[in-house]
Amino acid sequence: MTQDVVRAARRPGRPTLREVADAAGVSQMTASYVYSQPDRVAPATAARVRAAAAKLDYPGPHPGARSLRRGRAGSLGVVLGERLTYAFDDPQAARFLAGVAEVCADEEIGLTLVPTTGADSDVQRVAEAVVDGFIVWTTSDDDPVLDAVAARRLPAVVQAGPGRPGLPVVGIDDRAAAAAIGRLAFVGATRPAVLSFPANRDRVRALVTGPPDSSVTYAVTRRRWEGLLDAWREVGGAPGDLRIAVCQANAAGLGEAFADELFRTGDPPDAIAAMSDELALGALRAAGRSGLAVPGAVAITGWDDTDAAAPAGLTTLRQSLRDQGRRCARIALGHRLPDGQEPPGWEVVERHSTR
Amino acid sequence: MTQDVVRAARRPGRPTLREVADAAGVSQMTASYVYSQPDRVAPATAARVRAAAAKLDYPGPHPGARSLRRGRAGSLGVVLGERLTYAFDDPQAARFLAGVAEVCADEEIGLTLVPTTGADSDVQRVAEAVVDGFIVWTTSDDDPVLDAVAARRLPAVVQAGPGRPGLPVVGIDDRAAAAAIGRLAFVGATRPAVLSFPANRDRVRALVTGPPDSSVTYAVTRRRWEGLLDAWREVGGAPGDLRIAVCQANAAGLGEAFADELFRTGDPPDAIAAMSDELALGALRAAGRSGLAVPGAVAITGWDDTDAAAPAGLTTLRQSLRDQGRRCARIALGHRLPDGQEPPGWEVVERHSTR
DNA sequence: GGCTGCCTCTGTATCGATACACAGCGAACA
DNA sequence: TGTTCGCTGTGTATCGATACAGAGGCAGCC
Repeated sequence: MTQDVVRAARRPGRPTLREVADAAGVSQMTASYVYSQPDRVAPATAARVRAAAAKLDYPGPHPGARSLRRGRAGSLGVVLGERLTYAFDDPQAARFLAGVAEVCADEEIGLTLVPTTGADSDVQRVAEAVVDGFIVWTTSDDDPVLDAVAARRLPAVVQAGPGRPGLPVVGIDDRAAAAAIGRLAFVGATRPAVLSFPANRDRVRALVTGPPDSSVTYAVTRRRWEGLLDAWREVGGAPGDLRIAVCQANAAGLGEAFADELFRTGDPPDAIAAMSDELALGALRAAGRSGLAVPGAVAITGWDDTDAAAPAGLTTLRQSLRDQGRRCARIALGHRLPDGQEPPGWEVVERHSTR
Repeated sequence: MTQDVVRAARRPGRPTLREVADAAGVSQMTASYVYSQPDRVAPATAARVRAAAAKLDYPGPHPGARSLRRGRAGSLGVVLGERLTYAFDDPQAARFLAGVAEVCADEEIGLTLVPTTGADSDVQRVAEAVVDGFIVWTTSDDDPVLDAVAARRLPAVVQAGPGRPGLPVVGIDDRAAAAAIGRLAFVGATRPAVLSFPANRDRVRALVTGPPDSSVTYAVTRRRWEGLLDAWREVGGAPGDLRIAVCQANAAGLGEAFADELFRTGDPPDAIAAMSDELALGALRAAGRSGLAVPGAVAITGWDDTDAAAPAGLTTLRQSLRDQGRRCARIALGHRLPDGQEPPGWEVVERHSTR
């Protein structure tokens, strides 16, 4: 009794199940069952417990304690390479997350976004996240967060790479897909260019040529770059003639600005393959402003076939990031995927922005 | 591979701190300090513990257990009225979340999105979320999730309402703001219309007139609706003449379709006040397609002053959802806001889409 | 009457860590 | 030389719940 008083005094904040049980005159287990397995308790008893809980203003079983005892956190962790705020600025990430969220809603579990800032503390936060599994959104080869995820020994999956032993990867064959769309973009061109995602976590804007060097650590960027170069070679071009405009982020405005700059040089591109529809739409706007006909003066291709691509008549590479999000979620929840499931698909969608 | 992952999830054999301590020949507390307060342990001892941990493949202190004992979850809960997937489709929600994420990253804590589907189980998930506080993104007055959040007795805040005793609200005075932007939209008009957010959680498309009735349970929708009606009355209009086109969601495509429809009636609007820039941009496109000059034939206003508003010359109402996200996060983390902080601000930005 | 089986309810042992108070010990200090 | 202090390491209690096994009571059945 005195004990109880002391306990209550020590924690003015929140009544516990034990106090509810005492107040209702039942054992703690009975009170627990009222919440977790109501059918197991006689209705009259349950009512008494609920009344006691109401009187004490008991907010229900402590989720943390429950999760510890049950051995599952009830949440899926999503790690977004670099700053978390990018997740909401980047439409591709948003589409992917929507797919993840769909599965989480179905499974009635939460979705924990692990904030990353690019600093060392990211590793710490991955280590401390209360989750049952991890999904890593496409990041760089050297991202220490990948090792931190692997160290947790939870089910985990990486979207679009990079790989790590024990970490499955979900994604399309970006190099092959890039080669396919690149052929459409570059055929008949003499001054082709690429609007590229950032090369690495430094996100430096740059205009370069040639194959990706070791500083290109984003797996997706590297593979698409290689695939587009493959395409350019296939149509008979010299690698050194393909300009790669590396943007700081995936945003229409950045693509527009870089395309503008290219169009104003003495050597304006007559073909632009963009790594996303956003960048491509920026390029379309820039072309419009420069009075360049598309595809007459310049061919432009995108990537993803987002909602905005069809109205714009954009030739693009269709993949479903939402579907990939769903797949990743299932894997990270430890579900076995249906046997023999096809890998995520892609297809070239030809519209009116290419010759 | 998948099989292995599943086994790892069940973790029959995850080593514990106790086993690490035994293997290193130290007490459990010493091992614990190696992780939580490394300075408290002699370097040689710490090295021995770390070696033992490495040998046992110990993934670090169990986050759930740590959080239970420490009394903090290390994560902030965000509840989005209705389906979680909307969060990533709705640009306004995304901007708000970016602000929340910013604070979370600074504070080194996680961001748990609580999936909601509109079903009863939502309440359950709110009750079980392992979080230190809640942010509720604008929802309907009758949303049971609000009560579930209040019942958790954690720091909590609602963006833009509706209010509940004990739940602070962060947001602007939507009615006053709507009246201000409405005046610009409606002055000189005779056939005004509003492109509105959904009225309630049923999200039914509708075309109505008059003040919001009790079925309009989204607080933001209701207040902007009232404010726009205020404006229409102020410029001398009869309430029955203001058509309210209620869209199913906040998306440019939906606004465009509804505006198209209105323009094709025998009575096309000569002024459209939209509740978001997205809807307004849709209306601009529809006007362009119908060959209606803006603002000559039809005046159009938006809301939020998003990045797309300025290039489109859209007159709009500027507010910073990102800033509001930051404020909400601080409140939900239990921080006291600076004394005498101004409420979130707004201002009318006049461009070229109004007369 | 004796046995079986179901329905309720209870006691005990954890889940995996950290807070706290204290013990041992050599160094610094007066 | 005695005392104080800081550095390390340890034992115990606890965070708040649930799993599991089992105990009574009572009805149904032979």
